[in-house]
Amino acid sequence: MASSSSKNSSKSTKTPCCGKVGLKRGPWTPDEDELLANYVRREGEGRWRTLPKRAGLLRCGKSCRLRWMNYLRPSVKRGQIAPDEEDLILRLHRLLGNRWSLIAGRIPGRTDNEIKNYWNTHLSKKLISQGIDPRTHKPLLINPNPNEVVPSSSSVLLLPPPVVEPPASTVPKPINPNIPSLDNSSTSISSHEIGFGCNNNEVVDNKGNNDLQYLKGISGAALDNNQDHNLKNSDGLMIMGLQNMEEDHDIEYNNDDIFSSFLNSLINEEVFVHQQHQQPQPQPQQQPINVINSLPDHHHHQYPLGSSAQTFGYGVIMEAAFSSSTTHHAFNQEPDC
DNA sequence: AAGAGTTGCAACCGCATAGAG
DNA sequence: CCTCTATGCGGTTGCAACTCT
Repeated sequence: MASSSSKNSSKSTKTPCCGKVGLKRGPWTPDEDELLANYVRREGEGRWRTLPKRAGLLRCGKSCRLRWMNYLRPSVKRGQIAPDEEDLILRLHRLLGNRWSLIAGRIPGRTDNEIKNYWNTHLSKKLISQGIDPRTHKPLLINPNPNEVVPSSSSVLLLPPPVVEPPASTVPKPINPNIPSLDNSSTSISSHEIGFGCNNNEVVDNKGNNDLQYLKGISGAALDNNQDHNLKNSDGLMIMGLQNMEEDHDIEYNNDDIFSSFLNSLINEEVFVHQQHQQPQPQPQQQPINVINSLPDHHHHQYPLGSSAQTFGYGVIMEAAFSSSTTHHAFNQEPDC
């Protein structure tokens, strides 16, 4: 930990937030909180840039927004992270990596900042103490001889392998020029090229891309282009009959709904597998708990959950398909490709 | 008791992206 | 298209509280 003197020196070299001098920084006072909360309740969120002036605050808009989002919003839940929330964070992180906002969007009342802090201060250490690499969710390999090539440990993993996190600079955003447009050109990737690797829950296309945002972009583009809306697993089996969507009424569902359903199915799958592991003698009629679909969507910028898989037919198809394919691999514990 | 070291979390920063003009 | 502005995100820092020596 850096000494306070070094902190102060580093602080002094930073430019003030928003480049404006004379604005207050640091911890918020109760008076400031009240001013901000009252104003946002009265006028609503948004226009953060001009909000401080209108609300009579000597803060930059960014700071106001952050304070509201992370602390003052009525929906923000304070207090200890519950064990089930912790479990959900762990599973979401394994699927999504450091997409704190995405993770927070699935945990009602928790903010991305809170989850990020909880991860960095608790969960990552917890995983390390269990011999698990918090970044990859794979067992930590202690190699006494760094020159020796360590063989892949995937075959002995108790946990499904994580979604490998590409470097931050290469992670495509939901709308990204790097995402193939899925037009009819031969160079673009088509939706039927998306497969699901034989590793449980690992989302990969046939070109080796396994980023969820990327997949979301692909699936969305596929929908936009009325193409072959079928996804195949790695064995070439059709596992998702998205063409039904075309025949469904009123295709106003946005791609986020599809992604949400997809993500939910992955999480539910994990819950299901987890339950099966905890209960060696499976209960009849046991169903995966739909942890996510019941959650309110308090992050409007996240992928909304309003259209649950139960509501929309193709969501059910997705969930069923994913469950059948991935559960098979999960139980067999053998990434056989 | 006191100083040093550590922890946890609020807050900040820089950058990327969307959308308006 | 291009530029500008607003917003959102993830990484990082600052510092109070706590623990250790």
